[in-house]
Amino acid sequence: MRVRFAPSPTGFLHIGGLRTALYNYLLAKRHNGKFILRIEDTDQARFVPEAEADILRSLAWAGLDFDEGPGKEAGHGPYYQSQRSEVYREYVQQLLDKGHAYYAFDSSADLEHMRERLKTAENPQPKYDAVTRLHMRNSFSMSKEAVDAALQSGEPHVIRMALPAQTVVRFKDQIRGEVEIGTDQLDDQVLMKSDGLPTYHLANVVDDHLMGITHVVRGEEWLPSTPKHVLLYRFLGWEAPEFAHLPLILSPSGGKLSKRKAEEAGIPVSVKEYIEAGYEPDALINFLALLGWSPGTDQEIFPLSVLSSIFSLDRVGQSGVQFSMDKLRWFNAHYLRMRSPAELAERLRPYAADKNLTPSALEAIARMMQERIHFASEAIEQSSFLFAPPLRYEDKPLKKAWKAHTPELLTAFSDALERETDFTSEHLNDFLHQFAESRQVGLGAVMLPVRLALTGAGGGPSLFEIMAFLGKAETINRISMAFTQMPNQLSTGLVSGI
RNA sequence: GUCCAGUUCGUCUAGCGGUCAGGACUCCGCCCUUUCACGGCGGCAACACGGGUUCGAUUCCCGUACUGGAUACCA
Repeated sequence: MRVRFAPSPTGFLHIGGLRTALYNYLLAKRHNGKFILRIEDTDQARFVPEAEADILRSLAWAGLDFDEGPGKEAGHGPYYQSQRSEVYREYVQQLLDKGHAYYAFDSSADLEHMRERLKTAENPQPKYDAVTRLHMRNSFSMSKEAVDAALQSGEPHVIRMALPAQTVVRFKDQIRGEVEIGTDQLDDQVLMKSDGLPTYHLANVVDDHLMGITHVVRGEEWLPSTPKHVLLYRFLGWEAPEFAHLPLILSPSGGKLSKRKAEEAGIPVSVKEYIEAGYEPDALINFLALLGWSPGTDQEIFPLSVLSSIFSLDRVGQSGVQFSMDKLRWFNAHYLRMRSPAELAERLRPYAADKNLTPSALEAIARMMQERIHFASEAIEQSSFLFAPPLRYEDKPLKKAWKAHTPELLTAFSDALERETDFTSEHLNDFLHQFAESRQVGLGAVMLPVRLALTGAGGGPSLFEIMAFLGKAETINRISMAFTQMPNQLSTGLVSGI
C-alpha cells in the first residue's frame, strides 16, 4: 500500500490538512505501506514561499514522518510538481493523440463572455462542454491548419479534456460506497494551463499513477471531480487507485472551517498556531484522529503508535464534523497529566525562561501544577504566588479564614515554624497535623489562613509543597505580613503598605 | 439552479431489525480532599420529518426538509 499527502504550498498548513495527512499516515502504517509527501505547487499565482517549510515543520512536529518526499528520494521523484513538467507534457500528448484532449485558444475574456451569454436562472454556471466547445476557439471548431498556425505563432492556449457526452461515470469510494455522476454535470476541464503547468486534475492522476499510489485519501471536496480523474485513468489506460473521501471539518457556526469562521469561533486554523500556542502534539493528533474516525470501542486515549496499528478506513464517518475546542483542551490537559514530572518540567522550561529556576524547582512546579492546568503555559502563569507575595487576598475565603482566634493561632504557628529545621513537604505535613492536634483545632482553621497568607487564593496546590518551595524565611515573612494586611483588607477593602 | 454527499444527546461518536439507544467532551449534583484540581459516582440531554417493507424499525427502501461540498487556466 502506498498513500500520499499532497498539499499545495499556498499558505500555512491547515488543521484539516493535518488531519488528512494523519489519516493517510495511519493507513500506511497500519498496512506496513509507504506514506509519501508530494508538493503540489502548480499554482504560481497563489504560491507562498514560506509555505513548504511550514508544512514540513508542522508534519514533523506532529510526528508524521513521511517515507518518501522532498529530501527523501526513493526513485519516484521529483516530489515537486513544478519539477515534473516534462512528465505531464508526455501524457497530455498521449491524450491529445487519442482525441481525449484538445487545444483551446479562448482568452479569459472569451470565457467570461460565453458564461455571461449562456447564463440563465436555471443554469447560473454554464459549462465548457461538448456543445459549448463547438462555439469556442479550439480544435473542434477550428480547422487543423488553423490550430497548427495558432500553435506555431505561439498563441496562448490551454489543453482541455474532451469529455464524452452522455456517459455515467461510476466509482467506488471506500467511505461512501458506489458513487455515480453523469458527464453532463462536468465540463471540459483544463488539463494544461497557458503557463504550461498542469492543473491539479491532470497532475494528480499522472503522479499518483507514476508514484504507485494505491489509495487516494483526501477531503470530500474532491468527490465531485473524481469522475474526471477516473476518466483520465481510463484514457491513459491505467488502473485507478482506490478512493476514500474524508468528511470535512466544519466550523461550529456551520460551513467549511474557513479562516474567517474559525477565527470568529476562536479556533486556530493553521497548525503553526497550535505549535505556537504550546499545544501537545500527541493531544492534537489524538483529537484529530477521533474527529471523523472511531475505534468502535469506548477507549479515547490513543498515542500515535497505537493509532498506527488500529486505524481503518471502514470506521471513518461519512458526515461533516465540527471542531470542538473544549474537547481538544481536555485532550491537551490529559496528555499533560500523563507526563512524568520531569517531562512536564521540560515542557514548562520555555515559559519560565525569565525565572532562573533550578531543575528541581521547575520539577516541583510541574508536580504542583500538573493536575490543574490545560496548557503548559498555564503552569507558570497560574503559580505567580511562588515568585511574589500576594497583592491581595480573595475576599470570600478571607472572610471565612479570619476568625477571632486566627491571629493568635497564626502567631503560634509561625513561632513553631521558626524552630523547624526540616522544611520538606513530607515533614511539613506531619508538622502541621501535629500542630493542629496540639492546639485542638481542625486542620482547616490553620491551613486556610496560611494558604491565603502565602498565595492569596482559597484554592491551589498542596500547601506543604508551596511552603517547601518558598522556604522557611519567605513562608514566615508572608504569614507576618498577613497579620496587618488581612484585617486591613477586611475593614477597608484595601491592603496596606503595597 | 444543477450535481454529489450527509442527517443518533449542544459537540465527537457506538449502534449494522428486537438495546432501559452506550461512551466521551461541556454543564449540574454528590463523594474524596485543608482548598482548588485530579479521580470516583450520579444527573440533564439524541435517533430530522413523512411514507413504505416487516410480527417488529434508529437500523432496509422511497420521498421531503435541512446541512455540507462541487460547479475556475485554485487546489
